[in-house]
This record gives sequence, structure tokens and C-alpha cells, in this order.
Amino acid sequence: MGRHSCCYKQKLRKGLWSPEEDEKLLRHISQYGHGCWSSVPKQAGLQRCGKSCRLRWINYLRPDLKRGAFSQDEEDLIIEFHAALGNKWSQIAAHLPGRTDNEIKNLWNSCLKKKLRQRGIDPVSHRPLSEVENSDDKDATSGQTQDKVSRGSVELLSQLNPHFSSSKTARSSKNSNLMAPTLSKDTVADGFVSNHQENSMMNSCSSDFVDNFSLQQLNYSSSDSRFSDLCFTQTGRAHGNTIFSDFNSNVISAISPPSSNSLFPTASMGFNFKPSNAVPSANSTSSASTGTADFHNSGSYFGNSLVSWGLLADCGSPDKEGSTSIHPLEVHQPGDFKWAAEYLQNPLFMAAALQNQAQEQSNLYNQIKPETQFPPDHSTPSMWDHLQGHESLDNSLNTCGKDIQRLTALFGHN
DNA sequence: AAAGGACTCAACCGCTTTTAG
DNA sequence: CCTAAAAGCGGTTGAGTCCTT
Repeated sequence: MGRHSCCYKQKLRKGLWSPEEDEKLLRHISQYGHGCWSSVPKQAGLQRCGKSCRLRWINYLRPDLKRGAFSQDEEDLIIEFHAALGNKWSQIAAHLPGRTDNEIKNLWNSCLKKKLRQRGIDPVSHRPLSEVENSDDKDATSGQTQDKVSRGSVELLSQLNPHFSSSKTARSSKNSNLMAPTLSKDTVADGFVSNHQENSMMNSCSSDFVDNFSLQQLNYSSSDSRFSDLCFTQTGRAHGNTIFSDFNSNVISAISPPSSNSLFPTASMGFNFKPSNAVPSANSTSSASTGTADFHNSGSYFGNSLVSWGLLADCGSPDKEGSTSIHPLEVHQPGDFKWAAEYLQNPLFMAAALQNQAQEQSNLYNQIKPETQFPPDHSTPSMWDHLQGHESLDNSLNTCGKDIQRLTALFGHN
């Protein structure tokens, strides 16, 4: 491991973090937020570069991190998301609350790749190894090793939407050749979102379904960051054009029992990534300080129309009397929205909102589900099940509670 | 018990993208 | 619009641990 150039200049520490350093960083960020990372080490009294501090915070100190081994459920999700997104670790991590991109990347490289290979699946293309080997032979003769999945998907998306171009899939030339499933979520979103409106094939799915379903999913999604930016559209087998079924059926059959339900095999997924769901207002911070949770309407785009969806818990600082404090850390600095916004992702803050609306939504969900043509068998966990159950949320809450305890032990009560 | 290979995970590097001035 | 700084990301590495022989 080398040293950052800035570390050379300033003779900064590198390598593993000591508990003292952790405490300094944690204390500093909990008090002031990180603000500009490059100034954090100086302000916190650390002999580290800002980049190192940021990484330490993101990968280790963040209180909303889930620790411990990945569940089978999480592993399946990672595989599914990897099939759709490729090595977009941060994007995959965004859908696994409490997990970091680094953690997921390590798991993939050390474990999941191997598991897939053992099951005869190529971890790069998510196709049967025999098929990949054959295609490699053919490609070798033509001097090309282009990924069939992404190519096929891109072609299909191009058919559906003339605006869709494979050139949009590669974030950088460096990655484009290395990362086989180059179908980025953005491209998928582009293709699906516009097609939802433009393509008559897509219109075969009832507008009622789209409106109701998306609304329900989005309401759920706000409580589960994995789905916070997903919209679902129903294309799939009814049209014989399931974007992901080609490779995911292989993956899922290998990883999960035959009855397993995947999001992909029957329903294509339109990603709709709206960067930030909500930025807390100064007002919201003050209202949260009374110990209540405010809910602000935010919105998510479905197609080109803004779909209003509520349930964004707006949680700020704990109250000064310490009565109903649910926020482990205080937002001291007005305008440090970034800091506060990060904490809005914390499942803990979503819990109250979720509980309030869970019953209502599950009723609505039950009304909608039969129309969706999703497999009726939910005996095995899948992404779909996450929309119904909140086990992972509960886990996150447990983890969160432990983190709070940890922080409380560190700093005592305010 | 010791050696060494395999594995895991935290952290760094270098690059791209985003943001601010 | 341009540029520099900051942030973010994916790939890689090295140290520690575990497992096998």
C-alpha cells in the first residue's frame, strides 16, 4: 500500500487506524459534521489526510453500518444487483442498508464470485460458464470479447427506445472493457422511463397499475434505501422481452431454490435514480428538536411525471431535554445539510414513519399485487419480499441501536 | 508444532466526476 | 466557460488470520 501524495508532503500517518484516532474522528464528526473532508484531520487533530478520514468514516465509523456476516438474502441481492449493474459497488451498496461498497466488493471478490463459478455461472456475465467459454472461443476468432448480456440488453433497449445508446453505458473507457455488464442503472432508467411513455408495448400494462404500483413501491422504498430510487415497470415475459431474465434466470436458479422469486425474471426493473430524496430544511431541524418526527412530501419521478410520495422522515437533532431523542448525533451547524441528509438514510429515522403507514400500505399492496403478475410463491426471500417484509429494517434498527449504545458509551448523554 | 498457502478485510492509489469560484 | 479542488469510485495491495499439510 502506498501513501497519498498529500501524506508524503505532510508526513501523515497511514495504515490501520488506532482506537484513539477513531475516537477523535468520531467525536469531531459527531460534533461538527465532516464539512470539507480535507479540513477534517486538522480540525480533529489527526495526522491523516482528508481522504483517509473520509474512508474511515464511510467504511467503519458511520453509526448506521451493519456489521457481521452477510445473510443469504443479502448475498442473493448482491448477485442480482451485480447482474444488472456490474461492478458498480457503490450503487449496489446503496440498496443494502448498512453495507459499504468496500464490504460488498470484498465479499464479491472473495466469496460470491467463487460461489457462482462453483454453480457453473460466469460471475462476469452471469451466464452459464459453458456458454461463456463457447462465446469466448467465437469471440477470440473475431478478436472481440464483448459481453453478450450487456450487448443484448443494449440492443433491446435500443429497439425500445431510439434514444438509447450503448455509448451511454460506459462511465469510462477504462471500465467499459473490463466490466461486462455495462448496463448502467442510468441507462436502464433512461430506456425504461422514456419507453414507459413512448412505447405502445409498454402501454399494455395498465396505467392504473403503473400509478398505483409505483406509488406503493415508492412509499415502501422510502423506508428501505435499497429501493429508495427504484421504480418498477411491468414488461417482462408477457411480451417476451424481459431484459434481465436472460442471465438472471441462470443466476437465480443456481443460487436460490427453484421456487425462489427474483425481481428480475418476471419483472424488468426501471431504475430511476434521483440523487437526493430530501434535504432537510432548517425548519425541519428545529421541528425535530422537539422530539417529533416530521414527514415531508418529497417526490420521485416515474416516467417524466413527478409522483408525489410522502414518508420521508425528517429527523434532526435530539431534543435538549433528552426526552425522546432518536438521533445519536447532533446537527450543530446550520446548513450542514449534507451531514444531516446522510442521516436521513438511517433506517432508524424511517422506522417511525414506516410503522405508521405499514399497515395501510400492506393493504394497498395486497390489492395491487395480483395485478402485477409477480410469482405468488414467496417462500424464499427475494428482493420482492423486501418490499413486503421489513426484516432487514429490523436488523438495521437493531444494529442502529447498538451503534447508539456505542456512541452513548463514548460520549455520554447530552 | 511449524510452514506456507488461502482467505479476509481495511486501506491506499489513481482515475473520473462534481462542485465552487 | 474554465480551472482547481474536493468528492466519489473501482481496482489493488498488504497485513493479519485461518486452514491445510
